[in-house]
Amino acid sequence: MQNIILIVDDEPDIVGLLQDYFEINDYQVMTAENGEEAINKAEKQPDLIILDINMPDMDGLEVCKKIRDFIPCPILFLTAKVEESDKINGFQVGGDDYIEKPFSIDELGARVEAHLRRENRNQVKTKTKFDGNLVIDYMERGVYYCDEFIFFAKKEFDIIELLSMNRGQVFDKERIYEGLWGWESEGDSSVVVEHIRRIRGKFIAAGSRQYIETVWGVGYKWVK
Amino acid sequence: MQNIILIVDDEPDIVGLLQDYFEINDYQVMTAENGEEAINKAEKQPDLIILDINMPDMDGLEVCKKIRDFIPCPILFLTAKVEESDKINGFQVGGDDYIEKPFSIDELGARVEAHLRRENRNQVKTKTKFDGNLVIDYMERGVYYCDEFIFFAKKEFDIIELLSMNRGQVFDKERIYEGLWGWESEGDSSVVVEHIRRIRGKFIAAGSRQYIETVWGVGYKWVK
DNA sequence: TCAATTTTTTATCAACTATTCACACATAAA
DNA sequence: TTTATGTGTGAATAGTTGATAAAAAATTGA
Repeated sequence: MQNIILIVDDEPDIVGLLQDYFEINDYQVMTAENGEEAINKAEKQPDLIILDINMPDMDGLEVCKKIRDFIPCPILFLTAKVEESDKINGFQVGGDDYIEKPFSIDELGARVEAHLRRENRNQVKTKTKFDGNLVIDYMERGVYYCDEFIFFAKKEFDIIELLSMNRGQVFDKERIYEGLWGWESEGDSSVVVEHIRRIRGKFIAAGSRQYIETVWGVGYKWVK
Repeated sequence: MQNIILIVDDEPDIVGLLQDYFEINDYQVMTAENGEEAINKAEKQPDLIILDINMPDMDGLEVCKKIRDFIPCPILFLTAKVEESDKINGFQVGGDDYIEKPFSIDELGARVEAHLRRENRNQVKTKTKFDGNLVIDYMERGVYYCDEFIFFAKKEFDIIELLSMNRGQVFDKERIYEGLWGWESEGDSSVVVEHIRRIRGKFIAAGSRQYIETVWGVGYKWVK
């Protein structure tokens, strides 16, 4: 899933430059041009914050102090100051990195990536991404198409889970039925067909392509 | 608890300098003077590694590549190289920071501290803010909505704690019951349902939105 | 092209699950 | 003990989902 970055700087030029760079590199970007705005936007819990220190009214260090208790994500300071004591100060208020202006944008990008990589390593992964747009989170039992949540009922999600975790593999209707209803269930496997229909309907409603393919005379499979 | 740092550099002077500095600052220090030794010591799972890039035989990048899969701790590169591409390379092989020689030892210390702080933060959270208005303080076992304290009884808070610390993740009623009442408890997991109802009632009374969602046929989850 | 077969759609109703409520019991404070 | 508060139970109600059958559409093979 796309990472969300909050960029805070009072110079619109820099904000614009960074926004373009990160959007091109497939991040979702929020921006703020002063401390107060930054605090408001930070409450949306972005995945990472790039924070300029020199700003009128409330400076970056101040902002960091105020949000640190609630906002656990990495905070990278951006600054023209070169005094060593400033840097150390930056780390002390809870910052995670400190980059001097003028900076290389590629280095900034690499540092951002390194911090996010570390965050992800620290949590268990339960999500799988299919073809760029579809994300299935098995722990959350949630399906997202282009970051939009698509609701699936219990049995519907169960089927999606079974098929998507074995993408490409063909399941005949009896196998799906037995897998989810249990062997001794008496019912007819035509229920499966009905659920597949409902699943497809929801994908259409969400504007998505279809991920479940019919294998004529056999059953269904998750596209590969 | 004392953190263990592994310092790797082929220049004994630098190793000595860093070792003294970090030992004075209450770290436990391991050292290595070449790549092979570094890999051996890294297997002891230090809390952080400072790794020189320019070394004979096996350079720091090489070392990092080899250990990255097994050693999850932060790795800080230390180097005289100033080429931007080298830096980015350092991040790509799995490094977490990149410091140029000559470096300020206090800045290095601050960066080390920042990385370790982050590792720890990822383990225990004491307070979390949800969507701007709701604050849960796990140490205090308190819940605040718009700075107003909402009282929750023991079991109620236990449930809130379990769900909110794993926001987005779906828990079925048995899992909640076993998690909070214990496996051998005989009771019915329908108590959980009753507590959820009471929690919701208190959120309504406080004028708050609901944070616990029902997942039909499965259980409950904290909103994401 | 047509008939046989398989899949998809539609509509309906039964079965299931969650919520609510009233009350009983347990525990801690006064 | 009395009182208040927290916790657990079961039954009634409301709401959602799942199963079924029958009709429509699509696919296949001759």
